[in-house]
This record gives sequence, structure tokens and C-alpha cells, in this order.
Amino acid sequence: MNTAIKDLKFNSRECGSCPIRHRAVCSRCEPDELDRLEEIKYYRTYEAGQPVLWAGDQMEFVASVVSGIATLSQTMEDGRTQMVGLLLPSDFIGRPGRDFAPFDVVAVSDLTVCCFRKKPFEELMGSTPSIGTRLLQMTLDELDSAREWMLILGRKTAREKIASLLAILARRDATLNQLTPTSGMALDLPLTREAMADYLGLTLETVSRQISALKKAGIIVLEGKRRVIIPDFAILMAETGDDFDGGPLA
Amino acid sequence: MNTAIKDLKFNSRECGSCPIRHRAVCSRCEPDELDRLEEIKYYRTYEAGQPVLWAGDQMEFVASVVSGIATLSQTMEDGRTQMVGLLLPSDFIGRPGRDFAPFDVVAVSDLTVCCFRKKPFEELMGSTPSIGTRLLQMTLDELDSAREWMLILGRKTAREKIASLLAILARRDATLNQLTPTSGMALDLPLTREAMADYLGLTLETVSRQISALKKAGIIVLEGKRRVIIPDFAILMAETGDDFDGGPLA
DNA sequence: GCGCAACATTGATCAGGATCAAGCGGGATC
DNA sequence: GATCCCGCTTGATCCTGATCAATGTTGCGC
Repeated sequence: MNTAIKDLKFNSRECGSCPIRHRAVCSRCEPDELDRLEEIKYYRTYEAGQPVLWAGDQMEFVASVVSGIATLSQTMEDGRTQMVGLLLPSDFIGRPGRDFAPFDVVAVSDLTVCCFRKKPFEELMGSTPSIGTRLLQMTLDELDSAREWMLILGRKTAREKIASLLAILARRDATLNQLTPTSGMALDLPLTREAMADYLGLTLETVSRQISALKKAGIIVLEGKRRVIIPDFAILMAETGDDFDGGPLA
Repeated sequence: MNTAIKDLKFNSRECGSCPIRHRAVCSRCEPDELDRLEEIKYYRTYEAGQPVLWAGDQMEFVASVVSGIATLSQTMEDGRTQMVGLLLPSDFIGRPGRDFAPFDVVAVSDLTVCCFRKKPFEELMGSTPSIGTRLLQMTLDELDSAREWMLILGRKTAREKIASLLAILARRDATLNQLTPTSGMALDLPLTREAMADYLGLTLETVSRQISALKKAGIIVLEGKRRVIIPDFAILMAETGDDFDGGPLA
């Protein structure tokens, strides 16, 4: 799917056409920042299943997901694995100031990333405070979602975990199109049952069973194995166990 | 224990005597940064069990733990709670750029924090890039530990969870004194069995049973309920399930 | 069309940790 | 010193999700 690259029409002056730089790096689109970023960027593509980085690898770039999906994960010696990050388009990969990858990064679908060479990126960050500020905000967001994820892993039942994951995916899907999740929306699951299990700290059999249970209960409708219709988003939310004030997402 | 405050001997020129500013805010101790931080700081104390912030509260300060222990946690409507952060001396509380606390912060022991009023702190951050950089590094560290915590919550057995927690506490305890954990070291548990359970996604009964099991196996020795001796740190590490290369911590 | 492989579903059984319950120990209060 | 309470331990039983196993479905290469 290397066509993804040529479908992107970058223009160094118009932020709207550069989702990566706009959403993931620049807080406001200062033309000179964009020009300097332009000089140090390049693209990489990976096929589904291909590793991007192993934990411990030297990282010579930071990057932003253009299209496709990658996961951050940890694997124990005996093979138990836990996903610790799910990287969707516009998400940031890499840590300025660090030399080695702390976790495995794997492409779960065909993947295109926009890379910035790390050294010059760090220099640019030093001279352009707004990039550092933006990165701090993004990191704080990631920390918040990691912490919500911890509640899911530590305290929720299998059914609540599945409902929570569907709600998270629906929300991210909707926000990518600058919408909020709506009742009746369709959701294409980007993950296999096994990847969902690794996300939620379950086995793939339990994931499958709980999805079937939610289907049987009418909370979701399946179209094939990977497409989910959510007839009533509020009812799905009620299954997540989160207290939900019926606010803007209803 | 409000005596904690008067025991602190701050000196605006000598970083060594100001653990907060040195470890948690300044990356290098520029005298003028210190002076400006000095102007906007004040102290607060809390008693054991007292809330510092509820999720959703307005935050008018950022802060650094001086002494004592606080937790970050989330509670579901039915009372299930998951700890998502453990704040020990020198840890940072608060999010520059955010107005509301995302999680509950509770003092679990008597607690003293050094606060900086948020507005001026953010202004100082804007004009002093090294503070922003330092904060980004600290946030990245927190994100990494949140992700290791996710592996513990999602994939480890109860026994591995307990061993992991003891190893984490031992390591933090040692690093506070600029050491590495050693075999034979004593560790004063700062948490009740219930708080440990909330940390690990277990019940307090399971925590108690697994601690007894580790004791019976000779992996730890208990002195009273709260003091743990670790006869051989490598043996404890072997119980965590982490792959452990026998490296610098052995 | 056939065969194969990857992904998914479903069933039967097992076990780890939760739940319910009783009792212990030590420190604070009177 | 007696009492109470909180934190903790231990036991008995239950139940959710893991494990082991078989079968179903889809898509792809030939």
C-alpha cells in the first residue's frame, strides 16, 4: 500500500493539507518552523506484521504516523505479551532526548510514517519552544490515556473491557474526522482478536466470546468479523463501567 | 507531622539543599531560574488520608512532593478503585497547560508538597526552555513506568505482581539515596495491603496471601507487617517474571 | 474448483484469584 | 488494664476467565 504516500499532497504553507505536521508537531503553523521541519523529514513504509523497532534498538528518528496502525508492546520471556500503546494516524513515535526504544513497535497494518532525523529535530525543538510545548501536551495526553487503560486492565470485567475498547476505537475514529461518536455509526476494527486480547489483558477466546455476548445482547451488530455497528452509543457506554454523565457523547 | 517543613533548609543558591527544585524542576541550577521559582513557591501539608485534589477539581498550582506519599487513583461508581500513580518525594504533581485534575490525588501518609502557582510557573516555563525540557523528560519517564505497570496489571500473576511491586519500591527507595538495591536491604512498605491491592489490581486478601507465600519461600523476611528484608535481590527479581540480564542490579 | 493458512467461534474443563467469613495483634483511648 | 478499632491473616467456597481442543469461515494461490 505504498500508494498512501503519493496520495498525500503536502504543501509547506498550507497546514490543512499536512495532517502530520499540523496535528502532531506544530502547535501553530509558523511558516519557518514548517520549512525547517520540511528539510529534515523523510518517509518510511512498513508491511503489516513488520517490526518498526525492537525494545533496546537505537532510535535515529522521531516520527508521526501518516497512515496505517502500529502497536507498542512488551513481551515476557514465556511469550505473554501486553500492548502498551496503539498508534493511529497523527500519533507520535519516539522520544526526544532518548537514544533507545523502550518498547517494541510493530506495524499491524501496512504503515507509513513521516520521520524526522532525531538530532536536527532536537535542535529545532531547542530553538522553537512551541514544538516542545506541543510535545509536552501530547505526552501528557498519552499519560492520561495510559492511566485510563490501567483502570481497564486492573479492575474491569472482560465484558467491560471489550465495551471500553470499542468505545475508545469509536471515539478515536470519530475524532479523526472531527466528529463525536454517534449512535448507528459503523466501526472497522483495526485489530485482530488476538491484538484486542493483548490490548485488554485477556485471551483471544475470551475476546471472541464477549464480542458474541455483546452481539447477542443487541449492543453491537456485526457485519462480517471486523465491522461493528453501534446502534446506541449510550448503551455501549453503559457497558464500559465508566460513570458517564450523558454529556456531549450521548 | 508539620515539623517536616521546618526541617527543610532551603538555600536559593545551593541546589543540594533544595531537593525539589533541583530534582524536579531545574535541569541545571541556573541561579536566576531558582530566584524566579523562589518567588512563586509556597508549601502545603496534608494529613494521612486527606484528599489533595479530586478528579475534575480546578488546579491552581503545580507541585513537587517534599516528604510523604500520595497516590493518584480512579474509582468506579461501584467502588472498585485502581491506583494509577504513586507519588514519592521529588515526584511532580500537576499539568502545566491543563486546568483540571484528571485523577484523584490523596495523601496516604502525612504529606508536604512544594507548590508553584500555576500561571507564573507556566510563564516561567515559556521563557525558560530548560524547565520545559526537564518536564518533558519527567513526563516521558512517567509514561514509561505507566507502561511497565500496564504489563504488570494485564499479564502477571498475583505472585509476580507482588514481587514486581517490592522490586519497584526497593529500587525507588535505593535511588532516593543514590544507591542501587542490594541484597539484604530493608524496605519499609509505605502502603497498606489495601493500597498495594489497588496498585496491582488485586484484592487485599490476595496481597496478604502472596506476601505470606513469598515469606514462606524465604524470598522475603518480614519484620512486623510493614518492614521487609530482601535477602537476595536477584532471587526476588526472578519472581517478577521480568527478563533480567543479571546486570547492574544483581 | 481445490487446498491451505490465517483468523475466528464455540465447547468442556480447570484453576487462580475473588468473595464471604472468622479471628488475630497491636496501638490508641478511656 | 480493659476495650475498641484498624490493619492484617487465614480458611472455605465460588466464579470468571484461562486452557485445551475441535470446528467454522474467509481469502488466496494454484
